[in-house]
Parts: sequence; C-alpha cells; structure tokens
Amino acid sequence: MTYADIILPVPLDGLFTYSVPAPMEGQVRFGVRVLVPFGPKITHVGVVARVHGKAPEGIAVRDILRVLDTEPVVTATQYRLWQWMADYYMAPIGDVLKAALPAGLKAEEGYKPRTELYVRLRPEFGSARGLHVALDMIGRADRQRAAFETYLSLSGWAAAADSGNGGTVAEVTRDELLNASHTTTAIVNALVKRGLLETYTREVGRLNTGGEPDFTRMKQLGEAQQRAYNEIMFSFLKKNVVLLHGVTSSGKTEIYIHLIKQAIESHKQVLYLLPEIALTVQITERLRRVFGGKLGIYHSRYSDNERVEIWRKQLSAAPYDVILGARSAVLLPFARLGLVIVDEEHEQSFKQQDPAPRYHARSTAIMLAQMTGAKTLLGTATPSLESYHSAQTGKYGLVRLAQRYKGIELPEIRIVDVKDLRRRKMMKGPLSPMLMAKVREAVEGGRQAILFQNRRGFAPMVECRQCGWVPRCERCDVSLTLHRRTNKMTCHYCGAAYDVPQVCPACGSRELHTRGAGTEKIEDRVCDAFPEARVARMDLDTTRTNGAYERIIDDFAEGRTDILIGTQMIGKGLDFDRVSVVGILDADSMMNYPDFRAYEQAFMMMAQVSGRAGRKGGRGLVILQTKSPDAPLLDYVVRNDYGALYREMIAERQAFRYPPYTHLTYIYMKHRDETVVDHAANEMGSMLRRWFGDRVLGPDRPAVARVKTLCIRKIVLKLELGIDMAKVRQYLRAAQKAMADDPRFRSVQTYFDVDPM
DNA sequence: AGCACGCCGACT
DNA sequence: GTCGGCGTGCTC
Repeated sequence: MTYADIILPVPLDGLFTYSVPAPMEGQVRFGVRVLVPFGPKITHVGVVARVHGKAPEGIAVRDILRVLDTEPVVTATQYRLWQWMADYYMAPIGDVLKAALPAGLKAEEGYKPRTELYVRLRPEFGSARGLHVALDMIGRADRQRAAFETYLSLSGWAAAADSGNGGTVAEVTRDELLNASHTTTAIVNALVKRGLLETYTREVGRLNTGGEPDFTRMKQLGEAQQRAYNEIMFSFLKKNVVLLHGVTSSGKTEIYIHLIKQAIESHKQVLYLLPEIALTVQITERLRRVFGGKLGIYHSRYSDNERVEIWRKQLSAAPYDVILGARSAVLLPFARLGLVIVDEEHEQSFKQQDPAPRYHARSTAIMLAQMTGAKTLLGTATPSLESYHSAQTGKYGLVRLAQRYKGIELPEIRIVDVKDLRRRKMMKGPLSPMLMAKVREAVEGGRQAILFQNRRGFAPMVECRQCGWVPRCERCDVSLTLHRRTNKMTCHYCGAAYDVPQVCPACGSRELHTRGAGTEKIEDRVCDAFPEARVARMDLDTTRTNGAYERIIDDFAEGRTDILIGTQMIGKGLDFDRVSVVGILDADSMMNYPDFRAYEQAFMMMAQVSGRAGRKGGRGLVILQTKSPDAPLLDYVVRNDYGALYREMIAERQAFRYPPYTHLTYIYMKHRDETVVDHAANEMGSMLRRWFGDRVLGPDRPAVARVKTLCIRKIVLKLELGIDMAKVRQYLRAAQKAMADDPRFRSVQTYFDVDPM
C-alpha cells in the first residue's frame, strides 16, 4: 500500500497521511495537488509532501479522491522554505501553504482562463466578389454598413481584397470594432444575424508578454554609482548579503537595474522586493522599459488569476527573469535564482502581522537566497538597526553611496515650534504660518508641495466638550476616528463604522468637537487656504479602488496636482521632480509611541519623507512642525545623521537587551473573557519563567487590549544570542500545547510573534 | 479554521 | 414537544 503525506490548508501542525488508490500510483508524487476528504463534510486541496509505504499507526487513513496535477506545482526548494518558515515563525505549515499559494491553486476549480470575444468575416464572403455581395446585402442600413466597413479596414480585408491576396487578415476583437466604429453591440449582432460576420472566443494570457528587452535604454551609471556597483560585486565575492546604504535619490534603482542585467546575462533570475504596492507603480515602468517581457510583477493588487498565471510561468521552461513584487513574491517558485534585491529594507511592512505565518520577507528572502546559492542586496537610505549592525560586525557587506544623483542637494530642514506659535496665538490650524507661506510660494511658482500627516480620516477623536465623553468601538478598546467623507466614525482596528451622534449620549450636550487632525482635515484646511490649487490626498481610504494609486501618483508626477497630502505611504521612495517643499505636520505623533522601535522609526519616516523634497533644480525645503523642538532626534533628522541615530539607538538596544543583542519573541493570548485570559496568561507566564527565568516579561496588557471582542495579553521573551533557538521553539510549542490541553484554558488562543516589529 | 455533537431556554 | 444558542472536540 502506498501512502502520501499531504500539506493541507488548515491551521493544524503537521502533515496528514492518506492512502493512494492503486490507479493513482505514479501520479501521486511530491509537489502535485490532490483532492482529499477532511472530516465528515469537507474536501481540501492539498499538496503532496512525501510518498511512502509506511502505514501510520492509530489513524483511520482515507483515500485520496483525485489528483489535480500531472506536474508538480511546488518546487523542492519552496517546500524547504515553507518548512523553515513554519518552524522559525512557529506557524502551522498549512498556514504557510495558504500564504504561499494563490487562491486559484488552493481551490479545486479556481483558475479561469481569460477569453476574449473576436469577430471575423464569414468565410463565404472572403473574396473581393464576396465583399461586394455582403455590402449589397446590408443595403441602406447605414450603421451596419459603417460597422462592417470599419471591420474590413481593421482586419485588413479591404486591402487584401484589393490586392487579390486573401492571406493576411488580422484578428479583430469585438471591443476593438466597437471602439473604432462607435457603434453598439446591437449593430454588430445584427451583422452576425445577417450571416456576414461571426463571433468566436479565444483564450488569452493575462501576463506581460510584450516587449523585447532593450538594454540600450539603461542609463549610464554616474561615477559614484559605478563605484558602488563595483563594490557590491566585489563584496558578493566574500559575503552573501550586502547592505547598500545610499542617501535618498542617490540613484539606487539604477544600480539595481545594472545588477539585474548582469544577473540575466549570467542566466540567473532576480527577485526584486518592494515594501509597498505604491512603489511598484513607478519602478515597474522603469524596469519595463529595459527588461520588457522578461519582467513579471507579483503583488496582492493583481487579480488571483494573474497570480496563478505568473506562478505557472515560473514553473515553466521560460520563466520570468525578473520578478518585481511585494512581500508574498518571496514565496514564488524560482528555478535559477541568482540575486535578491530587498529595496527599502528598513520598512516594517515586510513583516506580515496577521494572519500567520508572521514572517519577515527580508529574513525569508535571505534564507531563500541561502538555499539557492543566490546573493542578497539590501538597499535603503535609512537601514534597520538589525541590518546595519550586521554590516558593522562584518556579517553583511556594506556599501555606501553618500552622493545624491547628479549633484542634487539634500534638502534644508527647518524646525517650527508649534507649541510656541500656538501660545502666542500665531497659529490655529494644522499648518504654521511658515509652512503656509512656503506652500503658497511653491504653488504660485509652479512647483509642488507634499504634506505628511501620519493619520488618516478627519480627526482621530471625537469628544464631548461638557462631560469629556469619547465614542469608542464596541468590539475594540480604542476611540473612533471621524471620517467626514463618509460621515461615519470608524474603528481602525476592526473596521466597524458608526453614525456620528448629534448629542452626547452621556450628558445630552450638543457640543461635540473633534480632537487632532487626520489627512481629511488637512485636506479641507489646505483647500480653504489655497482655493486655486489642485489638491490630492493619498492614504488607505483614497487608494482602496483599483488603479487609484497609479492615478494619484501619476497626476502628481505629471504636475496635474499641486499639493499632495498623505500618510506614510507617500514617503516610500517615490520620485517626484518638482517638489520644492515638504511639510511634516506633526513630528510628535511619531516620536511618542510606546514601542522600542518608535524612535528610530520616527527618524526613518521623517528622513524618507524629507527625501522627497528637491529633486531637480534647486535645493528643497522641509518644514518640520513639532511641540518639542529640542528633541535630539530632530537634530539627527536636520543633519541627516544616520550614524548618530544608529550609535544612540544601538547603545540603548544593548543596555536594555533588545535585538540585535537578543532574540525577541512575543507570546499573545486572546479570549473573550478578560478574567480567563488573565488567568491563562499568568499561568503561561509562570510556566515560561520556570524554563527561562527573568528572560520572561509580563504578561501585560498591550496598548490596545481588546480587538474584535477578544481580550489580549502579551508576554515578552528576550533571549540572549547563542541560545539554542530550536530548543526554545520546542519549549514554546510545548507550552502552547499545555495551555490548549488545560480544560480551563482550552478556548484561549495562543500564538507567537517571532522577531516582532 | 470549519463542522458536528450535545445539552439547555423560547416558541408552535 | 421542537428550533437553535454556542461550549467542546475532531479532522489523516
């Protein structure tokens, strides 16, 4: 009897063993998908991990129902990476499978090939004579005649009939015909009904097939860039990972392009990871120009069918040479990976928060590169402390690029003391007089301004002036954010929307006012102050719909908008040429955040946003508004002194035993009932303390202690370097199991966040 | 995660 | 007498 161990998309540890019916033997092998029964009602699509002859003990094995593939859809390397992720991030392998496979491969009949409707001439009219007959048949039906003639010219029938050779006739889609002839489907249908035209469908791929690569479209590297390129190549001789620390607009992308070309010429594939979809929009065009049809794009905004096609193309004999994508692209199949580029490597969005697997795409990419013998390049203007530390200690290579491209100057940064201005009644809105003046100057001079406020919505809080009542979410322990556009109060944790009350439900007062400012409020104020300016807002709310990113970025890049207001998504490596002023409206909201990374994160965000100022033609200006102008961090920002930030922060990390001097793992516990989760977390805490002593901190209530009706507790585990982490993970899994087996805590969810952000 | 089983309150 | 509330246990 043959058995197969199957990975199933369920959040349970381990594989599931099924028996292979005799007719399926030979078809069931590693990497193919199979349909299996699961429980009394469900069938799952799983992936075969192993085929063997050893009957499992004590399990009623069931038969595989169907084999879905003739060829594996998963490579051996991918499976090894999955196993590493499941182990390292302590997630069930089924959750890794769910994260990796596009939905179309996870479902039984998920993938639908795309078809297009075409029209063509009925064969009996396919001659000069036939065309005359056809035109006679149409008679005085003018719209039909026009449509028919348009078809003849589009398809080339007109010319072909004239020249007497009927050989070269182009295919015409119905949409093309409708567009060209300005008619409706009714007219075309009438021609079909008359028997002159017929329609047919054809499967079409969704992928980028177009364009020969054209390396002549690459820009020559500047002197500093060329030196950096050489250093990177040299560094790769000794190190597997190299950190490229290049100031904003130093031309890192151009260096990447040259590295990619080099890899392609050595017949290697390149994976190019970016933190945000927004960024791919700009980079895609630059890469497409050079790499044409060798470039594939992969991220969550792509339809699932497209993702399935890319996945299959990667498995084919002619995969993309370059894949540009966000986090999940690291989970694609590669046959001959040679280089991984992680751009903006400091970005926190490379770490998946929820759901499991809570993996870091940078670490996962480095692991993938190690498994495949590829090299990894990390690029950023503001390295994460972890990566910079690795570079400092020689684990990674380090290449610096301190010059901006084509001698563009770094912006001047001016700090504005908002507290003082308010005290002296010189500022009432969110924009200081200086920022107002500079924005006006920019707009009137045909330049652009970016205003950065890292909060979406109109106001982060509504409050009763009489009694201090604040509307809160029913399911989460947070106050609600007011959104003016929808006129709702929204919970940013669970998404629930509430109506805005007219009177305070606590005291009946009508005096409800807002506190703080989000991007919507900024937008309103800016529109009031600059009625003639064209203003756009870019945040989660304005980029929900398909293509919205592209439109907002494009409009701004092409100068169709003057002022761009946005959250952190405007800071991420976007290149604009005409931005003369950048306003950071509220630096304090970033600095006063209860997290050990908040300080450096604030620096990075401000440095990145500042980097958007002053590209071509003149030095840019950044106005940084704050209530604490003397904060040392702001001095680092003004001087663009990453080194100083690094030295201060790394000393602090060492003193307080944080990464990279320790391994950090958070243990989260969730339950509806506060007392139950409290008990469970205390129990877990003491269990862990028995093993790990004072390396265990907590349990504590996290800043938001209830989300979607579940009360949350958090335990922090700080382990010194050099400890056997495999052993630690074993202990942690045992602790998780002990909690699940305890009848008092059976319904408490426990999960781990390894290397949390 | 689903889903069934199973044991207690408001309905025909 | 039954429908359905969600606690508990299982899925090869």
